[in-house]
Amino acid sequence: MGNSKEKIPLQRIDPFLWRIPASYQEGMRVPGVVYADDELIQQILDDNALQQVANVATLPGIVGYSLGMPDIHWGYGFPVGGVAATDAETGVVSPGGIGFDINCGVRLMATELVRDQIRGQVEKLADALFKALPSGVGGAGMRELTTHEMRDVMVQGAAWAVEDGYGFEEDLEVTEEHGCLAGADPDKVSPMAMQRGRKQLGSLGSGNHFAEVQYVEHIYDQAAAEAMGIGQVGQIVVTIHCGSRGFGHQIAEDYIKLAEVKQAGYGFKLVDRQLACLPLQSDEGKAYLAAMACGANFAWANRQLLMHGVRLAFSSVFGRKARAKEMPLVYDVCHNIAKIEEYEVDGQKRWVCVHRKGATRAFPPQHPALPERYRSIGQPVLIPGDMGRYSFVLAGAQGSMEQSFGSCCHGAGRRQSRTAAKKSISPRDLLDQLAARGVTIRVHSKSLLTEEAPTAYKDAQKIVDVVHNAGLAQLVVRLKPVIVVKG
DNA sequence: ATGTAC
Repeated sequence: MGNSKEKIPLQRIDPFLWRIPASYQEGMRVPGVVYADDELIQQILDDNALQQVANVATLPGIVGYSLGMPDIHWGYGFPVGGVAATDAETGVVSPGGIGFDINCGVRLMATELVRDQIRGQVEKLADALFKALPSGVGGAGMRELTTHEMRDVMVQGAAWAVEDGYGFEEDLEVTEEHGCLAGADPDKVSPMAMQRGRKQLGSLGSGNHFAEVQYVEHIYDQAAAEAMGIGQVGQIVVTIHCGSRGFGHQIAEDYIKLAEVKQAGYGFKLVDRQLACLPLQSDEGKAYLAAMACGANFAWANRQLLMHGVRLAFSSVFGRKARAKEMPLVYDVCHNIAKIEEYEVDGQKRWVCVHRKGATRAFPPQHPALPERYRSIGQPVLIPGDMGRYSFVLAGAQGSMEQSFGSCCHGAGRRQSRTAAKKSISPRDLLDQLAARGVTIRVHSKSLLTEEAPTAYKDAQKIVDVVHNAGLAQLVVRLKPVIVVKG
């Protein structure tokens, strides 16, 4: 039960798909399903994350399957790399199924520059980026907000930032949800969360968050790459990975506590207290979704400010070859969120609350939520790897609608804990290793950097190959790191 | 992820 280490009875469905039968554990309402190849499934078994997939399958109102992506690993209650859909009428929302960093996500910008044009300017660009992008644990951001402005950010998201001079209307068209989740209500957010958030807009934070200058190293799908404006081998692009900082974290903490307090009254039988949840149709469930939307909107505004900082840094080094208009946003995705969406489940259309925790939306071609520009190729799916190897861009595919509630993986996935990673390599050795690979780095804390060593992560190539082969998303390009800026 | 634990 719960957190035991007993052997999970995995059934192999095909080379990339495994199933945990609902008979495995008392209370499972649906089977578990995990995407992995032979090597990844071994890593996943070692981590015990499959027990969490089985635990999530007991959630009240869960439909279809409890899903695990190939980058799955142990998390708070729910695994990171997990997807769960609950019936919108009779089901629950669980804050642990969204994660502490509400709307942690990724945005990718293109440039008109190629590798040869930045040679000799790399150190200068790295300094400019590090200066332009505030970072570090608890670090303040580019823009301190008044309480009134903070409320506007919570409701308007990325559009607030554009209106305040950080970017363009065009940026919003290629941001998931146009950078604003509906239903945000600042009155459902605690004063403590507001206080933490007011100082942090436009900051990278720490942990696995970063800004990275990369080049297009390999193109899998030329037509899709061109549609995204990243169709030239050697082309320079920039990835930003960040979320809602202390603001979203405080919202998550507040509502996890509320859910724990309320749990006894609901009478659910939960196999793990970290699955604490709120009925979607209860006042508390609605309040969480309204507060979560505030966190999500703050994160979109945050990435919009950070992107502005990147554009300023590039233009300070390259002048008119890297003006803001010459650095278009390709797309912005979130990978820690819950969304109300409609899917066909067991032959019936149903509205469900899709929990994506370390999972990226991957809508296929022709989906009405996609901007015109991406209608024929599918939604850009941005998958950062680790800082030493590579990252990937994919396009959402039809299989995601049929199999995974419009979702796929979100990154490389940890294979080592933070403490294990720290023990395995010294800051000096890691910096030497990255230099040897031609990666220039600027980092706020060298001791925290080792927690993010490439060896702490699974091989992202193997992860994306699985979702590609399973038909959830199609590979478009592979990116190699040039400059990494981190907390 | 995170004012890196209550």
